[in-house]
Amino acid sequence: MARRFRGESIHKVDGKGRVSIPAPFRRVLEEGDPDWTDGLNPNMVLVYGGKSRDYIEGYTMDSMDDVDEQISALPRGSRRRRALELMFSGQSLQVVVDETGRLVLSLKLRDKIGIKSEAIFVATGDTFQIWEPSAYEIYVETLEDWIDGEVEDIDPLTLLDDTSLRRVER
Amino acid sequence: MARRFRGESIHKVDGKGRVSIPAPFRRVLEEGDPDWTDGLNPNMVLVYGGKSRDYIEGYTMDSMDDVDEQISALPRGSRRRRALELMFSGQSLQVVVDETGRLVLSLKLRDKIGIKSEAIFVATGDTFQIWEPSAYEIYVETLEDWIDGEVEDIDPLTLLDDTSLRRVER
DNA sequence: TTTATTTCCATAAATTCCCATGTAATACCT
DNA sequence: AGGTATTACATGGGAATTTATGGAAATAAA
Repeated sequence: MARRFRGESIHKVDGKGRVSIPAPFRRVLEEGDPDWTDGLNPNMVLVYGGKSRDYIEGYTMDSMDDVDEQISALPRGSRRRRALELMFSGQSLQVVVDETGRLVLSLKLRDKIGIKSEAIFVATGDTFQIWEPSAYEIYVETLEDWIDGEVEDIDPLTLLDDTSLRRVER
Repeated sequence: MARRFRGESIHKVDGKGRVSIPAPFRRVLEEGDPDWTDGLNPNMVLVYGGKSRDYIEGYTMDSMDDVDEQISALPRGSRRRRALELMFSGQSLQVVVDETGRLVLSLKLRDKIGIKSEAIFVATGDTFQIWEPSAYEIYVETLEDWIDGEVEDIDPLTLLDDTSLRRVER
């Protein structure tokens, strides 16, 4: 299994939209870019599609290749395939991490998710998400409330086990 | 079954957040890291999530891989999966044990569980926990009280058997 | 020729690396 | 068995690097 993104951290976004990528994430991006070699800056892909999604998703080149492959396995012209193409080809862009470990979020992108002066980077395994911090907080609270409601035990790890749920969700 | 963590011990935390990992724990971390070979320093994962959890949990690479695998088996985007991703990807970080057997707890982590100048490492089988010593003491007392109240026998080993409980909990 | 986008340079704070020391644990020797 | 050498541990200090962030100059685009 490839190295995974882990952790979350808040970073300043300046007037030009520049924002530092958390250093540990950069290591993962480097490993996940087949063209990357020491000294170079890794490529990556930002996906900003999904009308109601309030975050931008970051992919390594490798994991984006996986997604692309899965999409091309779908029947050409099918609705599903078209929808996915819109999202992952149309509403995405390949960027290069800059010399100082930052990437630039254009005004358009910042507006889409409501980012003003700060952004929070959150790992989700083989991708990461970029949120406006207070929007993320609300999202986390919602999730935590759900956990409190569903899980009998103290430890969320029991979520891995069906028997710990008050009622089985899926 | 892989080698398990055993025992508990207290260690100093210096101004930079450096703290020695109990030597026996290091052996387990080494065995649990597929990339580790003699002479190298093992990787491991710290999980610090869970709003009300007052400890940090340490995982070997192997046991964290297990968890990750179970999570990726859940439906993408499901609440359960999101909750678990939040906890195990978002609120965790991969670290490397340093040359002298220490790891670094950032200020953020220390604050979360209230660690100042000391930390206690407690084995819990295939993971271990890091607590602020006095918080841990309180926790232990609570648990011991529970045992006194719930269990008829003197020997906690009877907890392995449901019939030993005054009322069945689960 | 005004606005937006890159490049390049600068710096404070945080993090990592390297080296040092006291002490405990273990091995070795006679 | 007693004493000594050797290794492993826990912990500390300071130097060297890396990060995160800002500003100005150089380019490109509208």
